[in-house]
Amino acid sequence: MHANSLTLSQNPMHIFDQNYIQDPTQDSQCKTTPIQSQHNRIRLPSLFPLIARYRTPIAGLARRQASMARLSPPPGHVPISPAPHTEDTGGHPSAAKVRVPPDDLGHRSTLSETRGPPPLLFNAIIRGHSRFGSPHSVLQMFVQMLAIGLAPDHYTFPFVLKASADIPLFPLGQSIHSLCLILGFEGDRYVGSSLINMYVKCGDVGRARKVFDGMFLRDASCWNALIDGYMKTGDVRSAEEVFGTMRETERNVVSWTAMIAGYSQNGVADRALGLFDEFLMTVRSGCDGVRPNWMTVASVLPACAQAGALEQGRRIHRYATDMGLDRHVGVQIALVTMYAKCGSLRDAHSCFDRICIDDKDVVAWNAMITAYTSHGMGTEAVETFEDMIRSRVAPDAITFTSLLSGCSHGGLVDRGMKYFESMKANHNVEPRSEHYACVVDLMARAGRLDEALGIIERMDVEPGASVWGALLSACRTHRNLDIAEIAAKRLFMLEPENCGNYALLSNMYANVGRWEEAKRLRSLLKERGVKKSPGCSWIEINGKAHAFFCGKNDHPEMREIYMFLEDLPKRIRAAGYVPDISFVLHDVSEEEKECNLMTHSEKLAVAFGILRTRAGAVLRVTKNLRICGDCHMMIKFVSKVYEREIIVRDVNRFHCFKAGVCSCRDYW
DNA sequence: ATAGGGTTAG
Repeated sequence: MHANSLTLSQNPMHIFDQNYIQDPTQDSQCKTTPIQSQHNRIRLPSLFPLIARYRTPIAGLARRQASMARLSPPPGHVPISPAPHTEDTGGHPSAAKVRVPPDDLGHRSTLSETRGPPPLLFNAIIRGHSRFGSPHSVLQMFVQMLAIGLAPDHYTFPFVLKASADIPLFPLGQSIHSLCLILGFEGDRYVGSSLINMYVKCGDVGRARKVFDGMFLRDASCWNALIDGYMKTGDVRSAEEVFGTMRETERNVVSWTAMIAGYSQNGVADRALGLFDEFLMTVRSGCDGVRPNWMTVASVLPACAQAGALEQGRRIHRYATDMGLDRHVGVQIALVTMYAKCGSLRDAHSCFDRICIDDKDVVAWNAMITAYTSHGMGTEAVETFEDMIRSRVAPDAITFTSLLSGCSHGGLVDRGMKYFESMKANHNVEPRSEHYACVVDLMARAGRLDEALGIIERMDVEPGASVWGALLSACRTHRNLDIAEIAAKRLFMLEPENCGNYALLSNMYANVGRWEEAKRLRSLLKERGVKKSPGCSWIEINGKAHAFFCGKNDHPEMREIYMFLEDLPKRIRAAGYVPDISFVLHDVSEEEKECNLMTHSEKLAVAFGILRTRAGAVLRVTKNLRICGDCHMMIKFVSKVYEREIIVRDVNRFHCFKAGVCSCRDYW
């Protein structure tokens, strides 16, 4: 072991925690150190002792020289490296000049003395692994490169950083960063944006920002990587700030797309759509060739899907067709999902059919299976799955969550159980907590609560909140308070902030007249400061969305709506409607309770739709939460009495009300 | 050769 191989504290550039350099007493030979990654255990030869070898006065000198050269190449400076310094790369030190200290066997290796592949060849191999292999294989090659004493250059780092961003393990990325600093590549724009991206993927935007702030030459990639970083952490405002700081000429397609995608993913659908339009405006006014590409379209479509904005979605579909962007499978898949989530299964299916057979990958099939599942069409979901298997596309974990949940909603209990068992056995997909949630849901919905509980007890992975949540929700339907208490107890620990669980159990107590316990839960809810997220529903009429909030009456036509709703119970009671007051949380008198129910946002939206559209028109309502049981019942009667088809999309699925029945067969 | 997209769960 070299005494000088860990001069960390003397290195003015270090921003690293010493702990990340592993056991300095270990020899610097390639040792295998297990690294815990999120899903599987991987074994990588430890990078740390290897990197430590570069941490020497010689290497440090090379770094400083490199830094100087990059900042101000001396007049008449003739680079020794084979590749002349160019403007574009900023003049990097040649790998050949970085001398690496001898390893334990006394081999002193520099490029000139090392026989074997030159770094150029290593870079090519690493690029190949980056493209076609796994992040692990990239790192393996990188380790080999270091092990024979070759110094990576500014071409090597972007791939290696991308690989460590994909893993993503903070200490791994950080130690590679440290090597970047030692070798003097921190100023490179490619390396810089890769570093930003790596820290973002490791979940540390703060460090990403630090790298960004420390760069003197920033190109669009650095800005874009930072925008993406803020969006991924849900910090929409900071992302907006960064985007706003960029000059208009600096923004490229990626900047716009990162913003639009970020809005979509953070549930700000209206801003995603707004920015997309703004983008189109700049295209029309400017002539700099920055225009939406297929990724931009694929990023804005989820916003339409989320908002249930069918008309907007159609408009963007037309735009994509006009621009020739609809031939890309990414756009086609996004279209399937958009149409499905906007309630038009027919359009979803025709988009799916138009995907050419070679392009139908697992994601495409998943989109179609999910489309059927969300519409409660279990049989069709199963058929689509079988088609998928026949066309030899291997299903993944997502395929099975969709398929199983489709079976569950479609009441296909035995079929679902069979698929669950075949997951591991025939398709080599390991069941995870969410798959257990689906089969627990499957059993529990069918009223087989004890069996469902048995499944949970025999699980070989830790049951997550969704597993217990499925059980609790079914307990309500089947009025089993004993098992509900077991499930709720777990849920209160697993997700104390979720108000739905408290509400559900409280209502169940109230239903059987155990008021004290119901009250206790409600005060617990208050005590923990759990906020009920406000119910909101919206309906698109003539391409314009009208939003309604539970209990709020700021809509200009609220008077009319309330008059309609006041009259409604009388009309539909004749058809057999009895309000179910157990869906009200508050402690109020019976009459008041009924009144509270009447302010539910989905009722307001449906009423507005009936009032504002011609007789017989289909109503499409979207709700941010799960539909309330009383509303569900009431809308069934409305569909019968007013002879309307009413499609309500709640947070889980679609409910198509027609002639007094719902497509979910009351499995909601 | 860097950055961006599409599928999921009561």
